[in-house]
Amino acid sequence: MKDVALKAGVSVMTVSRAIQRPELVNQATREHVLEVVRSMGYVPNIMAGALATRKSRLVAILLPTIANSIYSIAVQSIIGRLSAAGYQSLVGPTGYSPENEELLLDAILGRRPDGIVLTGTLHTPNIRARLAALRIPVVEAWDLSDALLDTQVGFSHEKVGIAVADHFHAKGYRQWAVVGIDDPRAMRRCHSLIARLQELGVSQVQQQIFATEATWEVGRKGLAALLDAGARPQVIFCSSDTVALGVLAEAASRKIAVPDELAVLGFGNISNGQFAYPALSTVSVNAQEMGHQVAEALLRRLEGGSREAQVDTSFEILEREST
Amino acid sequence: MKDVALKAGVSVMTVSRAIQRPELVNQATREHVLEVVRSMGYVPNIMAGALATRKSRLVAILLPTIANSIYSIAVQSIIGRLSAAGYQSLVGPTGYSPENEELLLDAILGRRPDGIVLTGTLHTPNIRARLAALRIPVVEAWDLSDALLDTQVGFSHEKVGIAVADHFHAKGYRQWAVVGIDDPRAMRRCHSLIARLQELGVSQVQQQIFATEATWEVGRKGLAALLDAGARPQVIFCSSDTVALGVLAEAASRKIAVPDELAVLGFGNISNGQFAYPALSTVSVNAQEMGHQVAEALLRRLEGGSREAQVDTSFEILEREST
DNA sequence: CTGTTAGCGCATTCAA
DNA sequence: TTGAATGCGCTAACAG
Repeated sequence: MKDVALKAGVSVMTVSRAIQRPELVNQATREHVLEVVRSMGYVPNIMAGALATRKSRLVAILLPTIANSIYSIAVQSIIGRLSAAGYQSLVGPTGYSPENEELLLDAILGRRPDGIVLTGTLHTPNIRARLAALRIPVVEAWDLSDALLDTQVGFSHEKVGIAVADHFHAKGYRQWAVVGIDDPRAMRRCHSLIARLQELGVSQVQQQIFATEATWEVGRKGLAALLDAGARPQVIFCSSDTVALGVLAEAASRKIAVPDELAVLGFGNISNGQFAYPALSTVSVNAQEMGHQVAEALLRRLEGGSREAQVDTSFEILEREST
Repeated sequence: MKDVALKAGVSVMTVSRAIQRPELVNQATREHVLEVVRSMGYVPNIMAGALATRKSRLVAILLPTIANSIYSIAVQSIIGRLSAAGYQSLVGPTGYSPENEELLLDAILGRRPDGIVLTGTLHTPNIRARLAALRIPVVEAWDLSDALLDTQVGFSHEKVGIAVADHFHAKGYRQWAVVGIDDPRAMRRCHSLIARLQELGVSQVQQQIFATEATWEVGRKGLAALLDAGARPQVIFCSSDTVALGVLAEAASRKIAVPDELAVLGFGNISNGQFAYPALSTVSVNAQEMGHQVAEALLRRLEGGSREAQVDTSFEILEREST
């Protein structure tokens, strides 16, 4: 910057202003300075600026993984919106582990982000304490709960379980099974489903829960294990569409007709209300729209808006009817 | 930090050392200082440190979009590896637009990243010049070319086109079509395919290229357009698996048997050598492994290693045979 | 409208 | 092994 100032024959302060607050600089001076900036290929050091202004224009996004469309689509949407507003995004995948989230958060806090997006509402006491003390805008996404840190954008996973139970029970399904991984939010959907079914008089729900990543294999193994154990489910609620695809594959290889003999219900369907896969029913969440809401909520907070408590985003059951 | 120093009864320099280079500090002092750090919940300001050391421990990753598993899986892998090595990742989605890439790069360069990951090898002259002048480690991923900026990790999209042409031509397919979006790398695969087919005596290849995002709809519309125009392809090469799924759906709705009447070939198959979808053939790329290679190459450069030119990662044609 | 002074929070480089 | 002075590159606040 000093070099630019020298070459332009002005002080560094004028260069700084020409770049950051051009309206404060005489037009002729400004044009000249900016021309020099361009010719020298000068790019201001944001970190130095951040140090001086105590605003980093950086946002941290912590989420389990981006190798899963349900998250990556939301993140894409969040980053895009924030980027347009002049914020850059630091992405930290926690791998569903609270300890990891804690370590990552510590590392990221070192960059003094202006705002933070977290996934879910279950955080270690350490994290909650730190965040509360920092008085930094935080948006918790993908979930709603009573213990809100700041702002939450998402939906109730309990409601999903209940809605699924009600919908398919009303259609006459009585033999249920659940297949998936032990993701905390998936488990909440599952437990809520089971509780509701019990109220409806269905007491037996077979479960196949794996402590691995959500891959196709989980679905294959899950259905195989169920059938080999003698279960004959009419409907299977999976923890994600990925898992559901595995169930479909296993069903196909065993010549089980879907959805006629077996209804397979996934979760996610990021394609927003369209069936992305033949034969598969799903609980559809509009990840892109949710990402948008997250970004908007965060931006309002960043611009000094007050806390907004909760934003309830919607979900929808898309059922593949028997043919 | 001053507060910590005060409370611990030492100078700020000792606090700094206790944290960054503990081996330089007397054990008793160190333990005491670190205890105070912990008790106060102090997190060092990385930006200030970066300003002083001129090392940001920040890596920028520019890629078209993360809302596409072929990228998100690679990025997940890159971030994970870099994170373990103490680097944080700034993610910038360019939306396939070179101008956007240029703007984003400028913004990101302001944070003085220690390294950069770019997607593809086609960059504006501006970008090439800037990067060359900065002498900052750059890894170009997902592609190989002759004009290398620094290090490249990827595979030749021309080779993909040739391999596909050879493989399916040898199986007897003569009626070809291509459906997809105008992503530059997809177009290279496509053109290479067509050129090779011409060498093999196939002169007519129907094309349906859309200038939109790679959605399911592209595939549906693409196949519909082909058929409505009277084309009767035996094999369709799609720009991605997502598009291929759309082709499958349209084929299903028209009662066209896949792969018996029509072979559908996608691109991506991130599940690493397994068929993720029934009836779909695909060119399988191991995105996770590629991400790993990208991270390793970048880390070697960050640690002072010399340029390594190119790392050729593999791809594989997975064919769904007729039943 | 422009320049000067001071300091953001840390680490390098000496000296003790 | 520890501390003091200095500067990293920028901007807030004030003076001119």
